[in-house]
Amino acid sequence: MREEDSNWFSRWEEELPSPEELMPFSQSLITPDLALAFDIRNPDHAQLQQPPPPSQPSLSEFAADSGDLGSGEAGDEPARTLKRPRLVWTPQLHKRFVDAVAHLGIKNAVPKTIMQLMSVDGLTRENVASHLQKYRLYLKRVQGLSGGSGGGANGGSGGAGLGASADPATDRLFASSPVPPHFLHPGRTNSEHLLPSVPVPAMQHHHHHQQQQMVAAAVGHPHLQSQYHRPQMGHYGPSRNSQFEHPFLGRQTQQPMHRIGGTPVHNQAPSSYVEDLESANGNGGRKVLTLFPTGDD
DNA sequence: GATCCAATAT
DNA sequence: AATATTGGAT
Repeated sequence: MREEDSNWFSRWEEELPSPEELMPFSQSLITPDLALAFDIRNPDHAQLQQPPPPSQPSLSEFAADSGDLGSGEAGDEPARTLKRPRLVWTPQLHKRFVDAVAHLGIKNAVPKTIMQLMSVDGLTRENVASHLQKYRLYLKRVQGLSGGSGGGANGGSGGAGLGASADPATDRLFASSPVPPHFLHPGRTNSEHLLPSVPVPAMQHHHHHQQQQMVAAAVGHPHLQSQYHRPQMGHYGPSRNSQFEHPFLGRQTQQPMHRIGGTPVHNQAPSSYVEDLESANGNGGRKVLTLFPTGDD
């Protein structure tokens, strides 16, 4: 069984989110309104945010922007004293979360660290803490179901493993991403890896507009709007365990910045990015949203 | 004082 | 049900 551990681990490593993969994710989390409000027109963002290709499927459909009930308060109030809209954990965001936890190792996987690794702008420690709490419960449940200690980690893809036990309705979100075995049995720290996190722009929806693409993390509907950013600089100082350190994990806070230097931001075809979101159970073809259209769809 | 975590509230 | 907020413990 140890061997298996190493095995899957290797696999895991290979599947680690590469910068390229992480990139696509970063798009749409921010609404144009917000961007404008903050004067953030980072060239990079500009490109990423408004992909020329008309293929702009109605992300709005699943854009968790759920409701922008038309409150109509088109306000303009400064982003002060505004409440953050509820964060919606999409499969993509969750994936990022799981990856972060996996890389950190159960021991170091605490909200703050996870948040830093995820490097999603706008994500708060509380957001992560809350999600983590639930995720832990999920792991326990799965562990319990595992019962015989047989395989354990199956994900939604296999389609069979634990599907039988719990209700299908069981955390479909969690089922969308594989659960690393060590999660199930503590005791192993894990190696130090770099998760080159590309600065991920934010999330949080703010207002409604016509077709917007916000997918990854969307936000519920706040009565108010707009919100802001908080300066939380990330500093990595694992004072306890030595070894893992990220040279550049600083989340890109607001800073207008101008890095048009010679960085050919070539986001080569983001490709379809459709990863393992499958898990179609016999319920009717549950399809997890397709990631961003990235152009070919 | 910061942050974790479990409980509790919305 | 999912996420946020609170409160006690480290």
